[in-house]
Amino acid sequence: MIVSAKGRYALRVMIALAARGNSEPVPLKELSAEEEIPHKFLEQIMTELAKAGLVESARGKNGGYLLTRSPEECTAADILRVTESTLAAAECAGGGDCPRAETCPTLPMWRALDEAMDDFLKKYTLADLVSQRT
Amino acid sequence: MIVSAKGRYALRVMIALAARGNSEPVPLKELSAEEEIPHKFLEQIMTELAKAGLVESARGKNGGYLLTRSPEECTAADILRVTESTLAAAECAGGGDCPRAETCPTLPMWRALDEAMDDFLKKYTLADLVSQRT
DNA sequence: TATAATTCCTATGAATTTAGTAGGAATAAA
DNA sequence: TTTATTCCTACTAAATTCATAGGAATTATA
Repeated sequence: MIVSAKGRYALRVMIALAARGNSEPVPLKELSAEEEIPHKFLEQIMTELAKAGLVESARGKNGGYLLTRSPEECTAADILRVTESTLAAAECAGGGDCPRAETCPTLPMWRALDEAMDDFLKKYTLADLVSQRT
Repeated sequence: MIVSAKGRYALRVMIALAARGNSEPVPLKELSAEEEIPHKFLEQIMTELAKAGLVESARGKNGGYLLTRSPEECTAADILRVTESTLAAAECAGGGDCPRAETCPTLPMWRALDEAMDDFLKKYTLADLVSQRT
């Protein structure tokens, strides 16, 4: 966080997939057009989501992407953890590499914020988000 | 967020100032040495904090910086709002510039996350943070 | 078998942001 | 007048972000 364009795109695409039901693979071309996301950029994003196991791909003609889980079982946290290099509010919250870690008065706060954000994002499932669509 | 080095430095410096009491101006040189923050970089940060009214400066010999508020009345949110270009979790949460804003299924979530983060950061005062020091 | 539509793979690049660095002018105390 | 400080403006190296480019591999279908 700030969530990158990549993360925002990923979330939107996953919502779009969820909204389609999961009957047949949706080609990247359609997702790209609907959501107005650059085709080649979205390609990279889908690859990451596929590697993480959130979508599966069907290659060749009539190919495309499908969700691997039901929309009720996939949260915003799941998705953003894939695309964002870190969800940590502050760098220091994750790493043990800071020499000040032992005594830093701010570290507990960063850790707590991290947890609060993760808890927040876990509450939003794709099913919730699809129902927001108008 | 992710909070930049600038923001983390700013928070630490403000805690250091609070820990000193507020009897006489603390020169940047000392803050820089204590907190191991590059002198010239910290200079820029103090300028921003001063412009925002969180510290006041005394120029000339024996000069330095002082808090303008009591540590109980200055929160992490106050400080980070100054140094971070935005505290928004996602860009779109702030701006009215996104053409999708009207119907975007993710916008309400970003807005809510924003508010949750702000509420979280408002709970930490400098007084709280100073008491974390060991 | 040929064709068309798709994903997969690897590389490159422009713009922006971040985290500093540099030099000196202005100010004020002693 | 010296010394210690803040103030002001500009520059820069590195990393990150947001893509773009070209073609290879795969699969359905006519």
